[in-house]
Amino acid sequence: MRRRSERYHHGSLRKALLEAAERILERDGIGGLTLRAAARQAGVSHAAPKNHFGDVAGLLSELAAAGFARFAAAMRTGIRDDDPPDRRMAAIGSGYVAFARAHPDLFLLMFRSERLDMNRPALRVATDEAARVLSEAVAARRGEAVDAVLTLPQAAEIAVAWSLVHGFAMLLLDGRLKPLLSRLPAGVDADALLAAAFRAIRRTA
Amino acid sequence: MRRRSERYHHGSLRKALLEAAERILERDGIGGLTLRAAARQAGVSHAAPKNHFGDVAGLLSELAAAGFARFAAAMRTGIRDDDPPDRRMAAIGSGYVAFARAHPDLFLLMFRSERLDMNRPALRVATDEAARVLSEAVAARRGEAVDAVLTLPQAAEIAVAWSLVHGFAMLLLDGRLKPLLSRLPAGVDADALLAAAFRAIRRTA
DNA sequence: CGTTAATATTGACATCGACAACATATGTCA
DNA sequence: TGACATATGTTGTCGATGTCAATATTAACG
Repeated sequence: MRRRSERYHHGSLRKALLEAAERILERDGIGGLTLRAAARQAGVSHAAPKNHFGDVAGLLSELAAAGFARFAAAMRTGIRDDDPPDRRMAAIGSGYVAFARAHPDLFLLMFRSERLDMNRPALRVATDEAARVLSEAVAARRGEAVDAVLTLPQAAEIAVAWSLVHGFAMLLLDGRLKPLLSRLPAGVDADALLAAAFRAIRRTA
Repeated sequence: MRRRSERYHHGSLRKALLEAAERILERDGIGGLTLRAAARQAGVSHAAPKNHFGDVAGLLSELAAAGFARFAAAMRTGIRDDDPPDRRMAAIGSGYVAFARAHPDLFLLMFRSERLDMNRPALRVATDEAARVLSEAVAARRGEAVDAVLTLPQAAEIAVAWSLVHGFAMLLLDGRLKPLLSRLPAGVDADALLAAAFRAIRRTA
C-alpha cells in the first residue's frame, strides 16, 4: 500500500475537498476559493473535483449546505427549553449574528445565491432546517402550533425577526456599521449595539 | 470629423463605460460585469478602461457610488415634509426595499464590499449621503437634533431600522423569502409582507 | 479472473484582470 | 504657429480560472 500522496485514487476526496475548501475560505476569503485552489489544497489534479461536484457551483453549494447545518445547530445550542419565549428569540438572534461573525466568509457564501445551485437537495434540506429554527421560535412565542400554512401576522413576525438579525449581520460583515459604531462612546462595540437593538425592539413589542 | 466609431479618442469614455457597465448589470447580472465586457459594450479596446478606473474595483466602485446617489434620492422622494415622523420612516423603508427590487444587481453590487474599494472618495461620499437619510429620519422621530456623537439608544434605533429593511431586501433578492411567501395565502406578495412587518414593528413601538 | 463503472490525470480552450510597449490625439507654452 | 509633454487608446502578452475531452488507473462485482 502506497503512501496516500502517491495513490491514484484518493479514497475520500469528496470530504477532503470540502475541508480544503473551508480552509481556503477562512484563509483567503471568498475570492480565493476556486475549484483549482481546492484541488491544490487537497493535493489532487485540477480536474479531480469534477467527479464529485460537477462544477464550481456544486462544490460551493455542498459547502454552503454543511454550513447551514452547523448554523442551525449553533442557533439551537444557545436556547434552553425552560427559557421564556422572548429569551429564546433573543438567544437565537444572538446565535445568528455570532455565527456570522465567527465564520464570516462561510456565512457570506451561504447567502450568495448567484454562486450556488439552490436545486441541490442537500442545500434545500439544510436551508429548510435553518429556517425552521426561527419559525418554530416565533410560533412558540405566539403560543401557536407550527402549521404548513401561515397567517400574515405570523409571517410578518418571522420576517421581522429574520430580517433584523440578517440585516445586522450583513451590514456588519460588509463593514457598513463602522461609521455608526465610530460615532458611539468608546467601548460600545457591535455586541453592545445588537443588545441595545434587541432592547429597543422588545420595548415596543 | 470622423464618425465616432472611428475616432481614436472617445471623448467621454468614462461616462460611456459607466453606462455600459450598468446596462450589463441589468442584462447579465453581477457575474457578467467584467472590465472587458464593459469595454466591448462601449466599443473600445479591452484595456481602455484602465486609464479611467485603474482596476476592476475602480469601475465597480464608481458604479456603486452613482448607485448610492440615486438610492439616497429615491428614499427621499417618497417623503413629504408635513408627514409625521412615523410615516416618514415607513416611506423611507419602503423606498429602500423598492430600490433594491427595482435595481437588484446594482443594489447587490453596492453592498459587496469585497469587490469595491471603499477608499474611493466618491464612494465614501455617496455612502455617507445615503446613511444620512435614515439617520436624520430617526433623529426627527425622536425629536432630537442630528449630532456628531450618538447615544446608544439613538444608534440602536438606527440599527434596528436599517437592519430590518436591509435584511428584508437581501433575503428577498437572494430568494430566501420564497419558502415563507409560498406558505402564505394566495395573493400575499413581498409588498404585503413588508407592510405587515412594518405594522408589527409599529404595534410594539 | 475479467469486465464494467468509478475515479483521477493530462492537455486543451476561451475568458478574465493586469501589465508593458506602443500609437494617437490633446493641450500648453514659447 | 509649432514643438513637446501629457492624456487617452490599442495591441500583445502573461498567469489564473472553469470547463471539457481524452486517457489512465483503480475499484466493484459478477
